[in-house]
Amino acid sequence: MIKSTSGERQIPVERENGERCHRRVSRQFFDLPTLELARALLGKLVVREIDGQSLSGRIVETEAYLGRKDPASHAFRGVTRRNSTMFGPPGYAYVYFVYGNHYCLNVVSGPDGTGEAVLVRALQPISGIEQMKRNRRQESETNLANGPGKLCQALSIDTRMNGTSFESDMLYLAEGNNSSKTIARSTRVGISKGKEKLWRFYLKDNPFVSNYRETR
DNA sequence: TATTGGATCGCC
DNA sequence: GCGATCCAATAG
Repeated sequence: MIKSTSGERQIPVERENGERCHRRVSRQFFDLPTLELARALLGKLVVREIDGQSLSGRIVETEAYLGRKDPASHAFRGVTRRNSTMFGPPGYAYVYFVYGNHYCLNVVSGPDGTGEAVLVRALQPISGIEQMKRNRRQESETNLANGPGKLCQALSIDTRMNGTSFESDMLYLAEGNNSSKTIARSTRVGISKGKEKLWRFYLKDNPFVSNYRETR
C-alpha cells in the first residue's frame, strides 16, 4: 500500500460562465517510467470531448505493459500493424479491439520506441454521466466504466481514436482529486503469460474498480 | 489461406 | 460458468 498525502480541490473546475472545464496534466507527466506512470495515473481524469459535450472519469485502475520485456504485452514480439502506436512517443492513445466486441484504451509510455503502455481499466464517472448511461444502456453508476471495455463504450472510444494524442481536444488527461488515495497492487487481469508480475494498480476500496476475474 | 486465441462482457 | 463475436497474429 502506498499513501498519498496531496490534497486538491474538487473536480471538475467551474468556469466563470458556469461551464465545466478541467486542468490538463503537464506535458512532462507522460515522461514518467511506465510503472510510475501507472500509479501516477490513478486519480487523474480521462476527458473525452464529443458532440460538444464533456465526458470524464477519474482513473481508479490501471495495468502496466512493459513492451518487449513483457510476454503479456502486445509489443512483446515487436512492431505489428495493430500495435505500432505503442512504439511511438509517450502520451498517445493506443486503442485496440478485443474479443470481437470491445475496445481497450492505453496511454503509451516509456521513451519513443520501447513499446510500453498503461491500460486504463476503470473510471469513476465524473461528468457527462447521463450520456455515459445512454452509451452503456446501463443505469448503475458503478457499472458504467468499471472495466476496460466498459469505459471505452461509456466514453465513445473505438479504434478511430488510436494514435490520438492525450493532449488533443477530443481526448486529454486532466488533474483530479487525489486526496487520500491509497494505492493497492495485484497481478494483471485476463492474461496467460506474465501472470506473476504485480503490475495492476487500483484505488483501494473504490467501488468503481472492475470486478477482478482470475486468469484462465 | 486457415486456424487459434484473446489486456472482455453480460447473461445462464 | 460460459458463449458471443471477429480480428490479429501465427502457422498451435
